[in-house]
Amino acid sequence: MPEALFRHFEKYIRLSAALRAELTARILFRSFKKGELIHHASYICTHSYFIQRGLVRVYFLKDEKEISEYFSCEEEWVNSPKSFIQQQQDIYFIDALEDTDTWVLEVHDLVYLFDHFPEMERYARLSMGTVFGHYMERITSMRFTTAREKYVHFCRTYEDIYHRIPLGMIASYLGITQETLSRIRAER
Amino acid sequence: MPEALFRHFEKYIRLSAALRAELTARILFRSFKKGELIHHASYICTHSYFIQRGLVRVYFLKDEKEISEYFSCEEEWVNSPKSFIQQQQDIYFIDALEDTDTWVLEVHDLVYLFDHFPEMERYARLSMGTVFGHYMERITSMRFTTAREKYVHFCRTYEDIYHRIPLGMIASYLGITQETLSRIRAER
DNA sequence: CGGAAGATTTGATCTATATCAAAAACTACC
DNA sequence: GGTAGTTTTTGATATAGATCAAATCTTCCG
Repeated sequence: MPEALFRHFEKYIRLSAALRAELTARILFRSFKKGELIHHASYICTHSYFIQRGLVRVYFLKDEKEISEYFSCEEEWVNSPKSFIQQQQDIYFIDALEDTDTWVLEVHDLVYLFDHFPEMERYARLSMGTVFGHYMERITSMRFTTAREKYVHFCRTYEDIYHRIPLGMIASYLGITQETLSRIRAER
Repeated sequence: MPEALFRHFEKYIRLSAALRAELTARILFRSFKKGELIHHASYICTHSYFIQRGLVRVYFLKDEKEISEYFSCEEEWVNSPKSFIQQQQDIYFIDALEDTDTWVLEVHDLVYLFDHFPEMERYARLSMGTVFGHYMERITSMRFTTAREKYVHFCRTYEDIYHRIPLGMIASYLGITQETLSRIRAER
């Protein structure tokens, strides 16, 4: 039973027994091992993953290199946003940085829930607001001029997970080289 | 009658006569002259503006300077997002870069509409998806390494409005100096 | 229409960070 | 538990773009 997921929903809406039952019927549990690929960019993203335990990375390739787009951890949904919403291909890969347990919902099940439970629409609107906040924060951080400012802001924003992410992935997230980030960390 | 606004809604949902009437009753028309301030950061943002004609800038102050956050034009809603959604202060100012005509909705009227018209929830969810796309695009663009790449991407993304925005404001949007942007423009 | 304020361009340095290269420190798996 | 592979650190240079300064070019209002 996806208790953690129910608790997450109830931050935004009251879950009726009927909705609870439909969710339970349509959601699947799935685990990923550290390093395992969750979504490959050559496919359309048809599943959304609610992370119960673990840490994942959304990234894309530029000049053969993996560039981190963002990181998601416990109590968050992760998918390839544009691909999932518009059901078209996009550039993002998703992999697990730690052993990760998820609850998985297929896009057509989600559509069914939207069509039959108006409160799901409200949930989506409100929780999107939260995600929105993250994006604004991200944009803010990107405009910090110096590499040090960016890194300090990153550590403040991801206080709970920054020490679980390899240095090189943080560097690509911040748009700086790993050498520079290493030097920044060294000085203190 | 806010015909342009109705058309916008109908991209996402069918507007019932009842919802149409409520919208009409609650929305106000307001014009702003070029250079006029639409929202000041010292206030909580209680209104959302649907732009019928014109161009506005959302910006904030850093070290006395105005930094452009983004630009909005025809057929888009503009407000100070976090301030409007969470009804708390935030750093953003909004002003008109051209003479601008808007339809204005107060936050408590919007809440009323959400509470009485479930299709408004759906509208919000779907249209937020669009805005989301813009943000993703924005983040992508910010990670382009060179100033030239950023500018080229900006021109492609804002093809219809980039020539309506002063150079200095574009530079601050891109996080580069106006001297650098001027030099980039010169070479061709 | 003319002049002042603002916006853009041009020029001459300076510096933070990229790049290239190699050593050192981890990690993990057979 | 040792060794191959990965990740991080350290070092030496190169460079894009910042900064400072001043000259033009626009705009707009009295």
